[in-house]
Amino acid sequence: MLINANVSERQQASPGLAISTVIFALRPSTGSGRPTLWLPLVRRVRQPHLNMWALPGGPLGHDESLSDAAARNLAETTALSPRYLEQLYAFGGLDRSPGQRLVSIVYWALVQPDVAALAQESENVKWFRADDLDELAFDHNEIVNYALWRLRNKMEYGSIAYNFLGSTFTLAQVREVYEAVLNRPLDPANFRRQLRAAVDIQPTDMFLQGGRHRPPRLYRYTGDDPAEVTPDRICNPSTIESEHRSNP
Amino acid sequence: MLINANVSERQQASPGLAISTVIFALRPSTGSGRPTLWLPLVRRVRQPHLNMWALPGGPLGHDESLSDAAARNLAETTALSPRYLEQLYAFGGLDRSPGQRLVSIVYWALVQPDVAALAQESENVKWFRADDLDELAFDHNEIVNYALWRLRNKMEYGSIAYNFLGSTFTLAQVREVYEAVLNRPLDPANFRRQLRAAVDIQPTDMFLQGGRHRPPRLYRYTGDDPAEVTPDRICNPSTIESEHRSNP
DNA sequence: ACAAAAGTGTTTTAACTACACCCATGG
DNA sequence: CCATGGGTGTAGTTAAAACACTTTTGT
Repeated sequence: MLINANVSERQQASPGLAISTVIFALRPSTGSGRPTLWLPLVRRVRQPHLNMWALPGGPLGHDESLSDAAARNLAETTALSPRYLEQLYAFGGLDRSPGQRLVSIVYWALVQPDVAALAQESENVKWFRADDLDELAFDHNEIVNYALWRLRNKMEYGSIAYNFLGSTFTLAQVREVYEAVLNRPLDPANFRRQLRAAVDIQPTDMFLQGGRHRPPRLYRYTGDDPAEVTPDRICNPSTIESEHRSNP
Repeated sequence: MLINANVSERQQASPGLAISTVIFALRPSTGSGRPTLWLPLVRRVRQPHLNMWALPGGPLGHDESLSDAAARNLAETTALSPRYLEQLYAFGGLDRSPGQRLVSIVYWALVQPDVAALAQESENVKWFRADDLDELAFDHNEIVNYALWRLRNKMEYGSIAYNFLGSTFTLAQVREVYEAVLNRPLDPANFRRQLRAAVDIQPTDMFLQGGRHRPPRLYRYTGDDPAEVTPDRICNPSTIESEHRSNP
């Protein structure tokens, strides 16, 4: 047992602390070729839950911020850097981890995987479809479900879809992102109008060539690209967008 | 220094962990008598930030969940139990606390103060108006600002206003809550219609007597009273309400 | 009777839905 | 020329805002 003498406010007596990250990316589904939601998991190489799949994560370094640790999770498992990163929730139930008490601060990230990143797969790192996951280690199923809910919720009012895409994109590609995440078809005509009504997207004078039909115009996202979302960003002057909907 | 030998995944090397709680209540303002937003703060009785006002908080007990600790913060400083309790954010910046690295998981609560609770004030516990706070200890100004933003944001789509009120209330009282929190007047006619359109509120056959004018009908909140809001509550079947708006 | 809040009705505006229709390109 | 997705127009529906109006009480 640890004995902490003379420690002010005895915070050192607290349970262990870890940072985990739910990483979302869009990949063409093996069947239809349409984009679908995927996330990378890592295989447990020790007890508890040896050999089960789990979210990338680990202890918080003394010299890194919470989001730094999350970005490190991401870099270590996928060699990608986050296009979007936001804190999800702190999970601290008593029975999350057999044996030891553990509090996990979980982030969620959107990335745009390139070929190199996908080749990163190995025996202990693998991408899964976000929709039908097997049983994961710890309470990670619950965590992923909540992250999925947040992603879908945020997709409905925020401008995060662009983080799945490159610097230029067609409106149909944006719609594909929405349809993949929300799992429902959207009216192309109305969707286009809603996007164009949004301020932070601008047409370029380029068109996507090589398609089978009329070449669609390419657009560019002009809002600032917030890689990381923090409370001060949320309630401060510049970002005039009015947050999330749907807690009970 | 601590020496941790043979500790799996070395989470014990992590920074200290504390739970703090932003507690909101409505009190009649000293001037106009209209309700305004208040919150209780505690005076620091040790370094750092000795004598400055701070959010109620403390270390997480080994045998309590995160929300248990938050409810304990609340009980210890105000002797009240939460009508509404939700996790706000985990703050973990490197320089939050001079000297030692500290991660704070912050909750926010709504309570309905009774006379006994307000008498609870002492040399080291005091209620302040949420709008004009002096400089607080640590990063607690930033935390309160974010909590305020969340409260206001959630007030605009969710059904949390009732947690400031008793079991029966007039529609005008609900409007006063909204006006106090959002700091802007609302049209009584339209506000009434919006409330009555909401499912979770039902008229009683009672009227509030003793007013200076026509006695208004009393209503009752019939939605379930979720004292605590957790991720599984949010994304699960029963609660069909569609979350928050406005992250960047 | 009058003041003031409780409560109702009506008009206008904005936003979204559904869907018909035209346009441009590869085959 | 035709199939197909890109892109535009338009009518119907719904929700909210603005505000005039009636009702009911205490004084």
